Amino acid sequence: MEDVTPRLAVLPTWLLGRADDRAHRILVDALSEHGFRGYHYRVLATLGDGGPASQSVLGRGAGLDRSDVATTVDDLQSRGLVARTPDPGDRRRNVVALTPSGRRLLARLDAVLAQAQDAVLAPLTPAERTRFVALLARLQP
Amino acid sequence: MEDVTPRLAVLPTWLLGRADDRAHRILVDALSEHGFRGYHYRVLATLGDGGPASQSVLGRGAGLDRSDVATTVDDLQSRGLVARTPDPGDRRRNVVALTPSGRRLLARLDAVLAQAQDAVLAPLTPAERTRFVALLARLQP
DNA sequence: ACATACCGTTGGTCGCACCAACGACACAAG
DNA sequence: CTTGTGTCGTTGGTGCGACCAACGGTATGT
Repeated sequence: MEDVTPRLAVLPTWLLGRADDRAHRILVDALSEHGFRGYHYRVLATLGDGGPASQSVLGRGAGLDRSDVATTVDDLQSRGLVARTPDPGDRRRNVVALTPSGRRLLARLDAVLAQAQDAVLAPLTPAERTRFVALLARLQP
Repeated sequence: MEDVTPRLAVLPTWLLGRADDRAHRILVDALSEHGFRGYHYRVLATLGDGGPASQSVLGRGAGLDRSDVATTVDDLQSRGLVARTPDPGDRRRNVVALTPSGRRLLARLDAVLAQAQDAVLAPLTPAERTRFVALLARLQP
């Protein structure tokens, strides 16, 4: 299966990167079938979890740089999925909130994401998946 | 540790991506301290494993697109680490080979990489590392 | 009142994966 | 020997994600 040279094939970082490539491709493909990218889902998911939020809070919740939040919210707003209004209590801030259609979309994308998770972990048994995810959690930054 | 919203924090693909981000950063930082990038090491490692090779073979061994092989070999050649000569037996091809200083550099980078692997897996016990790598191997494309 | 810190925006960089098209060349079928 | 067919290396591009710098506008603490 692997044409890759032994020096690379043996490196944990190589295996990790390849596994992530595969996962990423599955995820991106799944989202792009619906016309969205990872950043879109991350912002919508953050809003779905925490309700309306400033872009700064959104960035922390979605793991995005504020600059990327700005362009992503631009995009979502132009599709009518979120509303961006000035915060009356702090005029530096915008309040970003899901619109009804944004909320419906999020529910659909949640299903898409769940299916993608399953596809990624398909080679493992349920018990292995649990162990794998537990080990993965230990390797977080 | 994680400010990330629950909908994301629970996704295996998210954990995998974050773990890979961390690993990637450790690796890139380690290599860049010596003035190199991942592509450089991959090509040198392929040459170290298989000896002189055409760029096409090099691409397969290093997991690179031929276009990326071309620019990477350009770079390595300009630093005197590889030699690129026309293949007398097939004039479409180049033969790329390590120079003596390329071989010495590869030995140094091997050590750098080994240390980076250790840093990445530091949070796990030796037994856990073995299990983790085994599971990772099952998730390859 | 003024310094400090934060907010959102714009306009970049970098690493990596990948794709398209081209001329040069090899090779096998006719 | 000519004529496909296909490979090789090169150039020039795309997309995505992570990230950085600098700016004007706004709050806030001293």
